[in-house]
Amino acid sequence: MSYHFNEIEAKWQKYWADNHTFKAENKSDKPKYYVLDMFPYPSGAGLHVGHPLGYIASDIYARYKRHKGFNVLHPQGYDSFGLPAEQYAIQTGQHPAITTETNIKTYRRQLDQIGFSFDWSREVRTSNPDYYKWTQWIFIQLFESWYCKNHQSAFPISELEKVFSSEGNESVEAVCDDNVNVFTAEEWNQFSSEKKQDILLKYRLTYLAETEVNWCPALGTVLANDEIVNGVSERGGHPVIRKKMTQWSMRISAYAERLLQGLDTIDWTDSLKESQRNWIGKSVGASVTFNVNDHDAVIDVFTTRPDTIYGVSFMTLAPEHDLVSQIVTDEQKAEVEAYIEATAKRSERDRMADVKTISGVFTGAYAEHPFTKEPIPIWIGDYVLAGYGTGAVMSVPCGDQRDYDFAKHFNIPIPNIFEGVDISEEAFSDKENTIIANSDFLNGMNYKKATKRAIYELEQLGQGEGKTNYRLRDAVFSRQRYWGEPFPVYYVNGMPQMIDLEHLPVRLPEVEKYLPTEEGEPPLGRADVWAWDTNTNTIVSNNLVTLSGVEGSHDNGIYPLELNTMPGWAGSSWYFFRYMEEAANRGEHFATEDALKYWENVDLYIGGSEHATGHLLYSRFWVKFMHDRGFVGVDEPFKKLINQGMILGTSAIVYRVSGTNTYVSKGLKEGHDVEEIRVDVNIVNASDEIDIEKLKQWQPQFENAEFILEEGNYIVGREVEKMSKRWFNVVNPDSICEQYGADSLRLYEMFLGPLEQAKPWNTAGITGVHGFLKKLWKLYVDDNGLKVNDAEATKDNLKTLHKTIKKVEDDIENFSFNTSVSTFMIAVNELTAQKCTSKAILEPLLVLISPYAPHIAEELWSKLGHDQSISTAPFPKFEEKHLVESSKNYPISFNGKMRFTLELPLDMSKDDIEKTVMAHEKTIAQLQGREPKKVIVVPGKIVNIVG
RNA sequence: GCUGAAGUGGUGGAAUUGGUAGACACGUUGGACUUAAAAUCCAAUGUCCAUUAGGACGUACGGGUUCAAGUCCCGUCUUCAGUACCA
Repeated sequence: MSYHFNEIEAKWQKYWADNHTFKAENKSDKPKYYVLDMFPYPSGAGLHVGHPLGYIASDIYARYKRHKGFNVLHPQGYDSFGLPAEQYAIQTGQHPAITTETNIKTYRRQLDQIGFSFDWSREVRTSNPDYYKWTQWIFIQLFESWYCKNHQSAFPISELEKVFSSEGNESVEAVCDDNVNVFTAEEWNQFSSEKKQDILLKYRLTYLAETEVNWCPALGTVLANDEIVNGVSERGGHPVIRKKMTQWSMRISAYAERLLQGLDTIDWTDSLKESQRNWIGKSVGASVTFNVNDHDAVIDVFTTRPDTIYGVSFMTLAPEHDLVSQIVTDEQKAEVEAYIEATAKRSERDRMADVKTISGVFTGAYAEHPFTKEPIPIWIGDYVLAGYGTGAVMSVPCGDQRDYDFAKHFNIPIPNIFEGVDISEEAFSDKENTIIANSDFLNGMNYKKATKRAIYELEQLGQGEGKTNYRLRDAVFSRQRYWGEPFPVYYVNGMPQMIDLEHLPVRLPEVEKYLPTEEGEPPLGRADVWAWDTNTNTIVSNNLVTLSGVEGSHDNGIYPLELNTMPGWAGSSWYFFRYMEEAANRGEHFATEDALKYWENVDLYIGGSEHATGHLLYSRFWVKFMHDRGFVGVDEPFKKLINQGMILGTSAIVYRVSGTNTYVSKGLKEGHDVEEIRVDVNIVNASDEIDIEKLKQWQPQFENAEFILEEGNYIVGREVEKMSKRWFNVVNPDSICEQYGADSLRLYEMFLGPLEQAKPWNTAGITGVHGFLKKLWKLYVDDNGLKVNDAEATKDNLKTLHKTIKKVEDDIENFSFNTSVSTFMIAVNELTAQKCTSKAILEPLLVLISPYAPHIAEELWSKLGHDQSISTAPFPKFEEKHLVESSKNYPISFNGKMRFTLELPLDMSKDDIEKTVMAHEKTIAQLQGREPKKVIVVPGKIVNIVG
């Protein structure tokens, strides 16, 4: 009986599905454990071998935890809204829902054939109306909430209204827009309801705001910064303009400090936490207000170095700063305008890339130093960014290198305010070893003291205060796309109104085309049936909307719906809660309280590091918000997080002799002028030899090509790069499963190397793990059937088993899956050599292997006479006693270099070891009569002879 | 520039608290079985010197600490990832 993996794997996959083997229970006596993968976007290309890496790792862990007696939740679903389906729809007219459905089918088939222990009964799809109903609901909750700085928590907006009507807004410490005016309770109560709504919008956690976007009229869409190259669109090269659009924003900045603090409570890698810290970008300092001479204007700046206030010799504004046009003098006007125009032409990216060039223009205006009252020239320069802080800086050339370079370049004085420091060559930015000088009341102080004092003095003047600044901006939440969640929002006189929960979901309308309208409205602008009837609470035809406010028209209660859709991260910011509820109970809640209480949050989350500052930050934000409002009990979504490394492709390259249709093999290409052409890796074997017949069929350009071979073969060149269709280096798991089986694929992906490390895919080694599975099979079964019997386990058998138990358990706990595969190989090699047939050994061994290679484990388990799945068999218990040795093979080293080994009893005393070793003939030979200076004996470890 | 991770045979990688560097595989070479191939099995395989015995060198590079360093410390270089004129 040989190892027919295809039959075995199909059999057990069917068994698991039929018996709901991996269905998690919401009520259990076992402790819970929640293992989650980042759910995939179902793209048309299907899975490649890189995708399953993280899934295999989490599956091993989930299966291990089941063996360890946990009630494990290990679900899977699809992040099924997204751009590729929409773009495909634009090209073909095919509805994205249909493409998505087809793609999901492919994904499911591919996932199933790898034998994952997912509980599919809890599947989630973000594009499913039953799901996005609750995404819409969370959006409404954000709209109905404000953030109180005093309590560091979100509260219902209705409570804020109560405060406004009883005491106005002066005492309210809220995170809100900057332009909120102070009003009293009386004033509030007399405001029109429109005015009240307008004010409340400035406090809501999601709000409408004018945002600058990159608008490409030719493509009719908004582009992200990285879709623009040299001021034109990457795709098509069309001009891009900055355009203000009214968009929904999320007040994530309210949570900046908690998002930062929360990082200390979770078990993530340092690099990931560091990424989030950088993204949040906290800096502590002060805001300082400078009066502008001869103008009724002030310049606010943020500085981390208020202690250097006496070193200010000029100010710099971003060219886009609002004040520039107001304060520029007539003499400087032409120059300033030319400069602004020149910078506007350069894209943000160009400006960032070109750090070396120093440019700027004097505005002709002066500000007044808050203490010395001296005039300070005001410059504009593009090294100051409009988007950070206030878009203006107080320039201290002696303490900041950029200010220093700017001052040198334009011959602006560089006053030195540091004691005993030479600033003739560069700025002195070391704040730890600073003594302030030439600074009046700050003289002689260090950074800490001077900072405190400067802030105090500024406060006395009313020209500044201590301030903490965050880089984290509020997140724009509107997208001009079709294939995303519609907002549950309609507009009455331009004011947004929320649709009640009972009328959700607001379903995506049908449109004829998935492009923006000719007027530049989002695709939903093409929908004919896209208005909200407040009388019936249904979506009705747009024609029924009356133009309210226009004289002669009457308000019939039918209003236009929002045309934008939500961004990709909306649905993925809370999906982990949805899995907690069993599908049957999902109707009334996004998840019931019991389910949320039982599963709490994700114990282990595995996914790619590309989500470090997107999904992982937004999810934390939404969870903190939901926690504040009492919808969930936890404050962080993911307790432990692991990033799997990317699996890279190994592209294959053929060399075409320039200007011909002749291809020269890699080894012979020297001397030829060649072009590198990437070809399909699937027609190249592990020895880099290409199948020329297949190549000719692959693309017509090779059909009549000539090939210059070396030793009868055409050898390709190799290049390791990202797995991508355009490099023809994508390897699909299907063919691996077919050829070697899912268990081989699972073992091999783990065996490739450490989980978190990026590594190139190379099928060469897969025969190794496949051979291992065959050997494992042969340990249990031969031509006559099952070999396993009740023979008593030998000492060696037990030693091998328990060594393996210990190592594998440690490895899984440390996510070191590659080394446990080696451990299995060693165990099987040893047991084969020992001719072990003992059930007492081979049965527990199967449980150890089952998380990694579940199909073969189930098959052999049932052959051993079990009628239940191996998946919940208890994990074997490690017993130290089987590893206790009586002797140790001591390495004997001379001056640290190991020369020979010596078997000695472990209970031998230090002195006896030394005596025995020193008397040994090899020792005498090594020393050649020399007297050792010192002999180090570490019992149980090593002997080192010095001299 | 900054932040983080890493650099070990022909290749992927192992060495968890400083204690026999190269586990386990792949590849290569030789052999067995076979008409042949596949499969399987056995042996060798860091580099260099040496017939052998054995020796020298060796974990990116240069220093250091230690009886002992891939591992700890200082400096340098390289690669990858993220981020960037952050005031």
